[in-house]
Amino acid sequence: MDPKKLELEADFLSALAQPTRLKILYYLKDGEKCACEINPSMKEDASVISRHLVKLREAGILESRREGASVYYWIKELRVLEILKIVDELLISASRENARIVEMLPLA
Amino acid sequence: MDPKKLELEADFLSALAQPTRLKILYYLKDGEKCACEINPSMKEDASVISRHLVKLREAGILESRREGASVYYWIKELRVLEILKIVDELLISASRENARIVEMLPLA
DNA sequence: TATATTACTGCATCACTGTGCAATAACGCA
DNA sequence: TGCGTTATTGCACAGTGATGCAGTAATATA
Repeated sequence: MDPKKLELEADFLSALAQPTRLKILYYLKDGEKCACEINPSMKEDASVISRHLVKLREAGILESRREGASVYYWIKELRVLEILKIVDELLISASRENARIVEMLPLA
Repeated sequence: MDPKKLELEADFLSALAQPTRLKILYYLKDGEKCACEINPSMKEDASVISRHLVKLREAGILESRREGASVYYWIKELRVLEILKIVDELLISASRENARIVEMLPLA
C-alpha cells in the first residue's frame, strides 16, 4: 500500500473529522451560503470558522467565490454527504447493538 | 444539528483519519489477522500498532478475539471500506482536475 | 515452576490542532 | 480618499495525538 496514498486519504478524512467542520457541511447541504450567514449560525469566533472553511476548501470539499465584500461557500464534492450518511448508519447500528447488549445484562 | 451527534461522527472519522490505521484496515481487508502478523507488515513499534488497534476497536471498526497468546483482529464494520472507496474516487477525480488545470497553464 | 512468546500499558517527548484576541486585508460606498 | 463592513491572518496558548523505550500482563510449553 503506497504510503503517499494513505497520507492523502488520511488528510482528506481529517478534514471531515471535526465537529464544527461537520456542522458547516450540514449547513451548506442545501446550497451555497455566505460566510456572513455561516458565522452567526455557529458558536465560535469568525476567525475560527474562517480557518475551518479554509481547511475544507484545501481538502477539495468546499469551493468559494467572492462577491463584493462577501465570500460564498458551497459543497464541491457532494459525495462527502454519502460518506456522512454511511457514518450515521454505522453509528445507529452500533448504538442499537449496544442497547441489545445492555438488555442482556442482569438487572441487579 | 445535535452537537452530540456531530461529536460522534467526528470521533468515528478521526479513528479512520490516520495513515497507519488505514494501512491496518487495508491489511485486514481479506480477513482476520493475528497481531503477530500485522506487526511485521508495519514499520512502527509493536506498541504503536497495539494502540492503533485499540483505537479502531473502540471506534467499533475492528473486533478482536484472543486465541492462546495471540490476538486476532478483523473488520467488524465492512462498510468502512465503502467509505474508503468513495474517498479514493474523490481523490482521483481531484487529481484529474488538477492535471486538467495544469494543462491549461502557459508553457512558459 | 521457570522460561519464552505475544500483546499491552506507563511514561516522557514532540508535533499538531483548535481556539480567541488583535491586527490586517479586501471590498463597497459616501 | 476616508469609513464601515466582511473576511482572513499573526500570534500565543491549551489540549490532544502519535511515537519509542522500558516494563508488565497473559498465555503456552518445557
